[in-house]
Amino acid sequence: MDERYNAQSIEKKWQEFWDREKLFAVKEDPGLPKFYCLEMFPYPSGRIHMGHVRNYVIGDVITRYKKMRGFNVMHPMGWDSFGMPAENAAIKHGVHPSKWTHENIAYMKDQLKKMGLVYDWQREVTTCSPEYYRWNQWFFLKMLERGLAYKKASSVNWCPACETVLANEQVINEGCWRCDTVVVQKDLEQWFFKITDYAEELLKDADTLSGWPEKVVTMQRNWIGRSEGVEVDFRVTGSDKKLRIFTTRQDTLYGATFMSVARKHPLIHELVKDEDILRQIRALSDDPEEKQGVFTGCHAENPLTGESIPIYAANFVLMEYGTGAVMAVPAHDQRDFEFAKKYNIPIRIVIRGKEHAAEEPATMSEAFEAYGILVDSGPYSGLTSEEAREKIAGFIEKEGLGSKVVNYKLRDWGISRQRYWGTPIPIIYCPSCGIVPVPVDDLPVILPEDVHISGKGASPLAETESFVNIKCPRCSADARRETDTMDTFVDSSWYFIAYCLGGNHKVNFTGGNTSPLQYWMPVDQYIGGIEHAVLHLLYSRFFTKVLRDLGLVMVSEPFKSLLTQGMVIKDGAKMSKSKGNVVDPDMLVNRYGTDTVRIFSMFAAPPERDLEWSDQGVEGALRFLNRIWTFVYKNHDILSKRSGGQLKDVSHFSASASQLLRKTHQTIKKVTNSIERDYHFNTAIAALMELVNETLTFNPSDEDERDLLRYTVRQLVMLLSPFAPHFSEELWMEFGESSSMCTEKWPSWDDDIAKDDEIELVIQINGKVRARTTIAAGLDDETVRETAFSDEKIQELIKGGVPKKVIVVQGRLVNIVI
RNA sequence: GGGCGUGUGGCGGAACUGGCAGACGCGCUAGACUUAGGAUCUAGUGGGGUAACCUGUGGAGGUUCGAGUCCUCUCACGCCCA
Repeated sequence: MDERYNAQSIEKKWQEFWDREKLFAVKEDPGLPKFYCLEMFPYPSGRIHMGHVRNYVIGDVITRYKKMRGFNVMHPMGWDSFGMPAENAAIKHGVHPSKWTHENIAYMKDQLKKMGLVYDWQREVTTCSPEYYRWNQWFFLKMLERGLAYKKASSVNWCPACETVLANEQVINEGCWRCDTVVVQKDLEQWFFKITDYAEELLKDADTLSGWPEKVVTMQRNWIGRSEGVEVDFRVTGSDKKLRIFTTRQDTLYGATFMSVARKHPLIHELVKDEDILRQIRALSDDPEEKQGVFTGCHAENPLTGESIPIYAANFVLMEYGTGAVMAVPAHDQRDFEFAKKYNIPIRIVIRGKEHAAEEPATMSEAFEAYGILVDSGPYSGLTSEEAREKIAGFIEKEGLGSKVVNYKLRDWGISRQRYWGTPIPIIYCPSCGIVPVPVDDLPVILPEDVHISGKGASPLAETESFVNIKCPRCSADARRETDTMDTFVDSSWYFIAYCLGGNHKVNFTGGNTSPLQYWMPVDQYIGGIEHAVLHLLYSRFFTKVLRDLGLVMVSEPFKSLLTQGMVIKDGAKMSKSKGNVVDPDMLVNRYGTDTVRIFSMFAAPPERDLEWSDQGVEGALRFLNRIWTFVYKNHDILSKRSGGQLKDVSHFSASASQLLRKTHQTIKKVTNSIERDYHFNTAIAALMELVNETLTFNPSDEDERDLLRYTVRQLVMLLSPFAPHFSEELWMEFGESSSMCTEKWPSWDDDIAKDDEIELVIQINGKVRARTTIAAGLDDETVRETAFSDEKIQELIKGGVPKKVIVVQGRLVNIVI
């Protein structure tokens, strides 16, 4: 054994060993309880960053721990490898996205291995490979068959200079991220997934996600945004047309003094003939903060009052939400209030707060949006808002003026991207047959490699004639392929299912065996950043439900438990190149060894909180390992002697030996509970440090006590192994063990041994600590009470008076109230 | 503006169902060893006070024998939605 701990040579050795022995390659085994541990797979941007390190070490610790607990643990890894940065690299450096991506994957995979992360690499998935994305295409066709995929016109962000569509995240301060040109909205035909069909189930099943942070579940609920209301028809005056509106506040119907419709509402073009008005409507601001509107010249009739009110086109009403038209009640909706003030439209109060003084429209400074009591509302006056909502909705339905509806904020998922580096959408446009799906047997539609990527004009695919031109599969006429590719969120919506089936090369939903899905799904522990709280996690839930309905998986929810880890920050700010506070994982691993980095990452903060990186803290983690190493080195003779870690006779143990034995059991309990309860590895490591501190000062006096030392250090190394696996394997070997630490059984403790036999009794007077004394554990209340009163200092303070009350808390304290 | 979350030493953070606030680590101070120390070891370390003692978990109230923990109000910061 070397005198000094040399992380580099040890780590290399054990990484090769785990790789060679395939200790973490797993198969379905119905005889063993399974555990599916998953971290969000990375985009292969070039190098691993500290956020990845933290995320993956958490998963690795859980994996190693669960394996020692006897679970059949699947821990896979892959690459979310379609996406914009690859195209940017192509535009900037002229390197093909495929080459760039695969080089990055090779480098990053090596980095992951050097961090001692153990994955079942046989299950690796790479989403940009045809074996993987063919199933994106297959799901698309299945969804098309079921009416869950459809095409419609929708507005997109368009950069007039680059002549290309931009994703929302490419629009920065309303400008193009590449050239700063102001982005405009443009209508394009796009493909959508009908996630709204599952809105109700996604909402309802959110209640079952008990292993998720409440915050994330709430965000999903809000995103789905269910609301109950009514759709009501307002007759357009002097026309047979009806304007259908959606409202949740039918109790304010009597206060409607105008109507607002979206600029793109079809009725505008049917009713408004005046070119001047149409021009003004087109000129409305895109900024919804600035409430703007144009009177259309038309009126509509309030179905409850028969009153005629003006119709405005307004920039803050969206065609995409509800019916694209709203009734406007300035007294009870802040936006309508501001709008009415601006355009001098009457304000009519129809709801009064219970204790509000009667306000007048002229003096109102803001809308009264709360529920209250109805006034000036015909037969409904005097009712509460709640009662009126029910009654008015009932009346509207009965009279055929409209109906009760449930509305969702959730929109269908637009998946078309006018980009190259993504999954081709398997559709063919034929002049005579129209939209024709690519026959399943022709999948995958391969993304051509030989394309010119300029970042200008249409998608590179559209300019690649060999790709675009195709014969119609139905009539063999000359046809064109769809040239849009899929949103990369499609790739990540089912990758966790691909792992179960054995990774890229083995995924097969048609002829293959999907029974491994029944064994492995759902994911038992999912770990990743909270930034995916809505998008990725909602899409994955949606996909899982679709796959269930296709008969492929049995579960309705993909992720049983979710851990959202905090950011890694430095000097109080998120690490970023511009701030110059980036820490390079390669440098850290080369300098300290990965075990030190792992220990510090897990010790510095609980996983869900932000982690403040500290170079000095890393030194402390190294010091901790060094202390153990040096101790084992100095006591090598004692520790390597085979006694199986068994204790023979503990009856004559010295006080310090008894204490060390107790501490060992307490530590096993503490570490196990810290991991089991909430993965608070920081307190687990703190407990190990305490045990080390006690072990280092222990001097065994005979062979039985040397057995104890062997026992304690062995337990310690096992408990440490998920956090510092290479280090632990090496010491385990130095103890003369031949098997790998990874296949050892997690230590167990005995509550009787862990129990303290003495406690320090705190004696309080009126809640303030006045004395402390050591007593035997488990004494009855009366004895404890007598002990407290017999204390000299306490007697002096009481001075023979009679206490009003005495509280005895078992094993802790006595409080005397005088 | 609405919703959620977080406030504990110089710093990162502990504290199970209300019961010794500050575990563990970093930093700092002193000492030992040393040619040297940015290595290692030992001791100390919330604040005030020579001391007994007082005080202390963002702030103000409250419940309780007892509050970091429960309740009300309030301030600051963070995130999400407007």
